[in-house]
Amino acid sequence: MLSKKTKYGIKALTYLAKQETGVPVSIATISEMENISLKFLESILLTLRKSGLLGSKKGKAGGYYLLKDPKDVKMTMVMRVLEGPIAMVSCVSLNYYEKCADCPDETACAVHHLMIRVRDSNLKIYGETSLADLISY
Amino acid sequence: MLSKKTKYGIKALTYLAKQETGVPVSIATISEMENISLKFLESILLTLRKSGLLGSKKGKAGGYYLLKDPKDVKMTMVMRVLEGPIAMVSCVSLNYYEKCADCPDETACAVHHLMIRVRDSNLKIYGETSLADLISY
DNA sequence: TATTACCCTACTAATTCTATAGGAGTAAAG
DNA sequence: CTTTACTCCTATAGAATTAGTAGGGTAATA
Repeated sequence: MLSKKTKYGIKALTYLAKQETGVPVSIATISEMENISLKFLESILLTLRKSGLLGSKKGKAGGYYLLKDPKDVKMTMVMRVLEGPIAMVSCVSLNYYEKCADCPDETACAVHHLMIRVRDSNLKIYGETSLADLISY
Repeated sequence: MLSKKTKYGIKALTYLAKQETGVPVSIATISEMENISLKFLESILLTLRKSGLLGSKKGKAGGYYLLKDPKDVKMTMVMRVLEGPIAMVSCVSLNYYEKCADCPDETACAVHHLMIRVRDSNLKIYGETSLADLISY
């Protein structure tokens, strides 16, 4: 299951992608427009800013804004920041590899092989989908 | 992330798929061979039996066995039983559809569109992979 | 300097995951 | 017919994660 954090994060990002570039939008505005708890959204946007996806402006008329063109924001990046590794088991993770404690031989593990296929297909989708694609509906 | 339950369940199923068909294997044997906590495995196998994937024989020399040919056990079924719906959000689930509370218009929701793609690609993989494929390594 | 809005830490409530406990029931072997 | 070796089933508990809340701090702008 997708976490609410990721779901809300993507909604917020697409909302920002629809705005004029560089114009800050306040947390309160996004919260109202997308029906997201203000405080929860605040922490999500903070995460997105720290990851380099968003910029922010303080004070009156401040808020968050996209740092890149929506075309250049791939869902691979978004998912990794919000949801964590794309792989469903760490033994097939490209960026966060870890050996399974219970598994003596990875190459003989059925789960391993299955999850490599799943990872590759998901990576493909996230890699070829950008924020711009998502707001084109 | 894949739950341990699913991981262990798949390992147990592939272990059974490697045995002579119809010959029961005890929980204890699978537990030792696959390094899975005995009691946890017990509850997993029970789930698999109730779902119709496994049969069991009680008493001495009893145990669990596959009810179908490994070729006919698709991962779609296995994943649904162990991990739950394939869809990452319920608004794109084929079997467990539910409207999102926070989302006024599904067709305009970016998350919805993205998750349909992910669901379809995962369904494809699980649908074309059987237990027989997984033990062929 | 008052206001607006982001920044940050800490905490709590709820849920899910990962088992564990303990016994009841069943079948086969001696 | 009794022992042994299994599955069956319910309940529950500890750990981890998720989801959300509280509250004050800090910077920028008018």
